[in-house]
Amino acid sequence: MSSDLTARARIRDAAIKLFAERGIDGATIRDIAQEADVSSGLLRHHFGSKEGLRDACDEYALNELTKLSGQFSEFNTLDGLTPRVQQLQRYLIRSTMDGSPTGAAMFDRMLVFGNEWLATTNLKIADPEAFVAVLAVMKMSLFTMRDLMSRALGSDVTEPATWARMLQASLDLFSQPLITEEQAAQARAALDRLAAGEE
Amino acid sequence: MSSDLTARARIRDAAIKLFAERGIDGATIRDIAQEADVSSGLLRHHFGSKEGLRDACDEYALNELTKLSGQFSEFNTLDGLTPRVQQLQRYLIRSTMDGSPTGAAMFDRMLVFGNEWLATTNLKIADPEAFVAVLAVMKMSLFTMRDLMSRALGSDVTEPATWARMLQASLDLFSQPLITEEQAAQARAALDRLAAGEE
DNA sequence: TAGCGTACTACACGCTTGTGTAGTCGCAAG
DNA sequence: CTTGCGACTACACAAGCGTGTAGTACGCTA
Repeated sequence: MSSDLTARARIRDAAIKLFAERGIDGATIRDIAQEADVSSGLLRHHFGSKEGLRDACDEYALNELTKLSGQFSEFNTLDGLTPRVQQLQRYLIRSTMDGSPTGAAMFDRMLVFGNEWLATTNLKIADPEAFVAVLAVMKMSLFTMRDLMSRALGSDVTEPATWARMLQASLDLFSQPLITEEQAAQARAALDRLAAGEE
Repeated sequence: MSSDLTARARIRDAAIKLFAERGIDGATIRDIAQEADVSSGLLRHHFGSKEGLRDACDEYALNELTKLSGQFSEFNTLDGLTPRVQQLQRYLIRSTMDGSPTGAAMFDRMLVFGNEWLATTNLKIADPEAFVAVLAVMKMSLFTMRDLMSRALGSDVTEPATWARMLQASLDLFSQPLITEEQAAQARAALDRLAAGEE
């Protein structure tokens, strides 16, 4: 399919694919090399080590994402959400969860964007820091839980139609209150008890 | 701390802890044995294999959770959310993401509970299946993204106070609409275009 | 006391992992 | 032609993995 690319680029793409699918530790150098149709030595020749390869993937994914979809992870930029962008996001989030500093930086940026977005609304949030963090984490979960999501929906969420279905549902979720104010107040009270009463 | 337990129980607890922290593949048998202060052979003697240990942990975690907090993962059962329950949930979700059938069964149960809850409300959802799935996944994300969450909030979410802070924020999120109906309609249209127009 | 099963340990095996090393091929410069 | 350099491969190495095996210590029953 993309065998007209440089070997270096093929390795990078294969690594992003397998890292995203199996995690950083789960994808071996030999697997990646085979996926890219090169020897494992060449991988080492180009990227120095597995860590080096991962760093290169992090940087590439972050650059591509910012180039392709601007400040990604916002709902208004849904139109550019091609499978490729999905894969890059999925890789970067996976890398983040496995302790990548680049990924952590991305997360921080998501928090900044979230705060900016919050300022444009007239929502009154008691704890904006926590609010934005929860929101960011929940958005990311749509990528990390891809397998479970596909299972629940009965078809692969990588397909645009299924993906759209999932996003429609998240719109339902964010455009109306799910619990009443009384229920919320009740839960809040229970939480206060929890936070104060227990050691 | 809990060295008065059976060796078998100590191994199980150590496995749940390390599996939750590092993932199934990331936690080695030797690490778990050392954490439980036994030899790695004893682990094999009691559980047969790493897979057997994992199965035992799955079953134990699921039983404990249903025993401790009823149908967990609902907002009204927040009071029983001790650090121990948190850890069990975190383990089970991690095991689920790494392909455990027990975990998948738990996820299915969450979907059933979600549908039942949805029936008690008077929400009109176009695609209940997707809606409930998204909701379930987002709830689970609060456990899977623990590290990022702690990072964003500046203190470990395992602490009850920080955990409560996070849940307060999620109450804010679910008790009011975050986007207006116009914004939602606009996004919906964009999604329809995406689902239909692209191959 | 003898016998036996269970909890438990020490140690070795084979495999896979990331990494290191030596060497081949092709091409551009002198 | 040959020299050099980067792309690329084949192969060996040490370490860590899950697993298998042999053996010890202890408590129960006859």
